[in-house]
Amino acid sequence: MLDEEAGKVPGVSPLGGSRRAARQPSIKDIARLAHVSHPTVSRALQNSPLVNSRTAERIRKIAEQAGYHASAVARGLVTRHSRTIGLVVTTAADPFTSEVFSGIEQAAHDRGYCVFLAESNADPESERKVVQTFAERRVDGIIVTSSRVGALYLPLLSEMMVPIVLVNNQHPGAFVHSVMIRNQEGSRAAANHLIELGHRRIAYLGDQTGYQSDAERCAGYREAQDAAGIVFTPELVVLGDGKPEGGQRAMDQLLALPCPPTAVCCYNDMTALGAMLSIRLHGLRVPEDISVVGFDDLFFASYTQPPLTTVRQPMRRMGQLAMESLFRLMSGDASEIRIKVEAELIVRESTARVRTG
Amino acid sequence: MLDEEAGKVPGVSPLGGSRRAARQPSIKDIARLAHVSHPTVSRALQNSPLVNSRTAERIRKIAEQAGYHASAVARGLVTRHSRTIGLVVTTAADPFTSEVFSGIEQAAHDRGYCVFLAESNADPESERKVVQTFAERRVDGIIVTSSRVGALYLPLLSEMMVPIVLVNNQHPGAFVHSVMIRNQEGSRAAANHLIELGHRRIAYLGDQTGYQSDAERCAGYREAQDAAGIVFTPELVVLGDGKPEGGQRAMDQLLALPCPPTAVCCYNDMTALGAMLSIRLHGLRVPEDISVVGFDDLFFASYTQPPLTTVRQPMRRMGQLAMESLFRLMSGDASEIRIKVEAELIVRESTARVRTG
DNA sequence: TTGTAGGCGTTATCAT
DNA sequence: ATGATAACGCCTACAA
Repeated sequence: MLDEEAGKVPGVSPLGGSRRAARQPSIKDIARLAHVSHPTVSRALQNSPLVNSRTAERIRKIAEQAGYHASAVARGLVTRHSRTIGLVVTTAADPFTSEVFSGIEQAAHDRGYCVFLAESNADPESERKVVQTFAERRVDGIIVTSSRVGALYLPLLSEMMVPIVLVNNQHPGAFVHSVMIRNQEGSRAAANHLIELGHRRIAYLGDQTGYQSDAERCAGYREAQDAAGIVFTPELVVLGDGKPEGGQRAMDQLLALPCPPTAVCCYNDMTALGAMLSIRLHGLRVPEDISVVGFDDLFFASYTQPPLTTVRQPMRRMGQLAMESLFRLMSGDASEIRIKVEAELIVRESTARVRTG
Repeated sequence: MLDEEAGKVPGVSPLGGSRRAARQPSIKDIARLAHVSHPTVSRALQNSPLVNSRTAERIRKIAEQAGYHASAVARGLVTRHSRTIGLVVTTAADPFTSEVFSGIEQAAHDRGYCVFLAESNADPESERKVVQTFAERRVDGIIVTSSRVGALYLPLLSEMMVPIVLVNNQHPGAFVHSVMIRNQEGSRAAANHLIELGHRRIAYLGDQTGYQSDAERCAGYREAQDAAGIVFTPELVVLGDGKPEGGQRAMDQLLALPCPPTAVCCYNDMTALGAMLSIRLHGLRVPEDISVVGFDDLFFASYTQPPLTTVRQPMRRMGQLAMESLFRLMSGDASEIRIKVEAELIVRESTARVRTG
């Protein structure tokens, strides 16, 4: 034993020779340089009160000079948590998703956590792989946002035994913890706004069926009309895909109707973008001929022509809330978290009083 | 020794009792269940030919049932690589950045890599922390995109001894590997397009100074004018901030000029969004009164009113290229990588022949 | 074809 | 205040 130690004294190629690619220095390298044991180095670097403050300072300086960075992977092995969370999204290339991510990342970063961001592309097989990967990486928690994932990988997810928070997801009922926007109230406010402007023939341009947010927003739209005594017209509800292309196609359908609507509630701002293009291409004007309302209040909503009336979701805030909820759960709090955030109607210039006559 | 082993025979609380929170099963748990040694389990799960295929199959089934997921953190400790890369961005809530990310993520995912996405918020201290974090997490490589980071954390970065690839970054000269758009050529094409439409008084609405992409795009703008014999007018070059707000303010400046431009080259599409709003608010029309060109071809460029003429960057592709380059470097290839991708002028309806008289 | 024995770089638990 | 020692869960020799 003593012989082994002797073989490692400084000067005898402390990093194990030079034929291999240079390694990052380990805690033992620092210990050797500082002539202390590695636990002492560990303590010094964690500002433990159990070390002499002078030696602690000396060790820190040496570690700094050596460019030492404690390995989070080794630490994770013993502490059994990785200070890492996984975020599953359908696609990151989406203004809503990336705002939510930004909120999550900030909250995570503030507490020393790192975020794995993975796309599922709405493909079940890919989703399975993502969750599997997160399981292997031993993430401490998972956030899923804007996914249509339902029962698909729910069992896998629960088997991981880490807390999961959903943001605006389908079937949150099956999971325990979620952050959701008040879809129905927001959509109702939008429809009410149109009704107050005198509109009676209002369309709903939705997302694909089976998506819970879409169902709720459609419900809000219907609720407002019911309250105003407007009879529901099934042909005024059409389906898009949550993107401009789908919005454009669906609006084309509406404009092909014998009696087109005078106003449209869109599932989201992306859809509204396409709807407005369709309206222009048909030689009509927004809002003079048709009023348009979006949902989300993405960054471009103030810059469309005309600026888009929409229902604001506090996206970054929702991301932060999701992350903070996850912290609560990760620290052992077992209580159910179901946060509902308020949606706010933002009136701009894409809505106007209905044309009389 | 034998006593210790004897103490671990099945039936004697294999997971170490039930008073602690349930642990994820380890490779030893599976070995015990399958009545084999843990290396055999390891081999079976890696489809090693060194195991009897029947026992391998049996082991896999048991592992599956037990919900076993090999710990990537333990594996990383011994293999010395984490199959993880770090991506540093200024902010993720940006259409350019999120498209690039999407390309990176796909390429990474295809090869079993996970991506840490971290925001620097253009704050030097935050940038330092991000890199430090990546160092601790032992990422196998780093990609930095659209950051203004210069010499600030370069030393830290190089000390990590992992390959780094820059995407459209400032000062790529200091680093070895990069994926860049041909800024100057793209911008020159945009300016030429305006010149061909008869414009002589063309403005450049840039980003903040000191940003390399901005300098190159401005150079392309000047080059085209020089070639056309148009004398450079300093007051026609104004500064934005890469976002709509800055574009709007800068366009206000241009319109306050005694003799405003008849066309504007914008640093990017976000800037163009603000410029077009400013033009509208001044009671002018695009392109009848002023032609506008953007840069990037973000998703909304086809949906602005009028649709935006712009210079396309293949953003996802650039992300993929960056990731593939990183793979090359991570596998030991030491050759310098400097990829230049072509920019493509996309003519839509925000540009028109200059008004005669 | 399988099992045994080390070691990866930390933290935690004992001693001293 | 510090040091020795043992995990953590996996992989990779090497031995059988």
